[in-house]
Amino acid sequence: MKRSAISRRDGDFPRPLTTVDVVIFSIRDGRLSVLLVKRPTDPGGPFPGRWALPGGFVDVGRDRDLESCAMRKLLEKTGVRSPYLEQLGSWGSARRDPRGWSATHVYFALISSAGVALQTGGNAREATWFAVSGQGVETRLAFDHREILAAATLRLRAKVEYTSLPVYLVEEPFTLSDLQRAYEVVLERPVNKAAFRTRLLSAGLVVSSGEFRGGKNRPAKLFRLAKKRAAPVFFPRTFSPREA
Amino acid sequence: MKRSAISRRDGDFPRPLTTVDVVIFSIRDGRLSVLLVKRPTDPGGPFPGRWALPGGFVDVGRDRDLESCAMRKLLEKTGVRSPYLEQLGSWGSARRDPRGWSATHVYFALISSAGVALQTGGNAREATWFAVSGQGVETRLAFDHREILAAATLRLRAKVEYTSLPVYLVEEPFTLSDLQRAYEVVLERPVNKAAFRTRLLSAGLVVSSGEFRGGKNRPAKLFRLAKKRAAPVFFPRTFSPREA
DNA sequence: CTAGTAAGTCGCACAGTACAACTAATATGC
DNA sequence: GCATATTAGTTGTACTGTGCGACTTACTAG
Repeated sequence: MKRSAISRRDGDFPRPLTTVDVVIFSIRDGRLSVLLVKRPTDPGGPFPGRWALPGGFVDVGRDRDLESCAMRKLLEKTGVRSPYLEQLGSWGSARRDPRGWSATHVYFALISSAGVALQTGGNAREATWFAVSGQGVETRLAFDHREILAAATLRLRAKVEYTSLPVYLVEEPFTLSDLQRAYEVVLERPVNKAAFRTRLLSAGLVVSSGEFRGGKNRPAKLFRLAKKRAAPVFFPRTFSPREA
Repeated sequence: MKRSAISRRDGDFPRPLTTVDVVIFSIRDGRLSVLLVKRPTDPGGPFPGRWALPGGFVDVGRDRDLESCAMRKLLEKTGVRSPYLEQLGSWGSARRDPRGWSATHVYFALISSAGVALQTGGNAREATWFAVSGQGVETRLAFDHREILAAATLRLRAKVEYTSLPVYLVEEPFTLSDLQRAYEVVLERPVNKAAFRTRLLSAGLVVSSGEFRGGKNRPAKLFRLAKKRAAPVFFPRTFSPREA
């Protein structure tokens, strides 16, 4: 009894399963989308054949910390090396995984549509982009991933109201209209053009590259991030259209 | 080889240690304070005698999920049953605990100074309130708790700029001046009285109890939360004093 | 040259806050 | 009783950043 207490204090508790999952957002075909992978179809494991967020067990031999574990999983699935990556939170309970008490550390990533090379051949699991409508996708997901995806979507929308996060969803160089469209795709509502431009330009976040992109109409100025790998900008107010 | 791969897919990875820590904030003697516990002094365990955030291993037999584990630890240390409790994030790496790869899920709680009964006798560890100055306390902490406390303090300050979180730091009933002082204690700067009152009263968050508290000077109206256990209110702007 | 369209600008309205100066209500000292 | 100190609470004006409609600009297609 005494012995067990001492031993427990030293960390000899039954250990929960520890995983990391990544909610990878991007814009595909003008829609906010999330990357999902198909779970193995052999009936041994949990949720065979069901779509799930990419993720898996922490590999204590390879992963220095949780974030590099998330980076590794992102790289394995998409080939992307330096996305915007933010911790979303953790979900842990006795019931979320049929194999036992488990806790997952969830990150969310924003990547532009360019430069993504989905790993689908060989041993890699099938991976596809799903359009996000409302707070989730139309497919049933494994584990509690529906709830996690809803939380990620809410967090993304909330932050897009007052931050520059969508710059990570467009490729450089981009026009202000490109960026505005990214905002509108995530928020699922139109944004006023003049207010949008004032806000972004006065933030000093982007700088004109001096070049223009011509199409059928008036050519548009091209912009880049003023500082590569800079932290996102926080604006002092949310976008909040007047209720008529 | 094949067998090991299958077994690993089923969750047979070496499992990291899984803990939950709670950053418990309150206002003591007019200062933002955090509750710390002293680690056991016997030299077997990590960081003997060092101050640390209250927390410990998830007990897969007792804890339904991470949040109830955090609630349990809060109750064990303070006797408080229904605080404001929010997930802060998770910290996990190979090095943060000398016993091995470990991941901790961190919550932060806000409680009022009343009704706290620190558990200090018997087998319970020594627990004390430490004033928070800047982003931390003046004592050296165990594990990576200094970093975690800094993150919690930053998050708290950031949210106090645009939410009603400090209502959880004062006891009911309270005057608007009480509440304003709580804001000022957390933000470590004065807040304009008129702007503060307009903001809070127009939010409909608090209602007058009809009573007054008299002191040496003009009696002040007493308020209570309009709805018990309501979610915090988000204001459309941050407090942002003009830079002179 | 005209029409169409997307890029980009302008001016004013508006909400919410910043701030200083004001009034109100109590206790205390004389 | 009356001035004084102190805290509670209000008023009026300025200011900032956004909402929004209407405007100008620059290009292509006919």
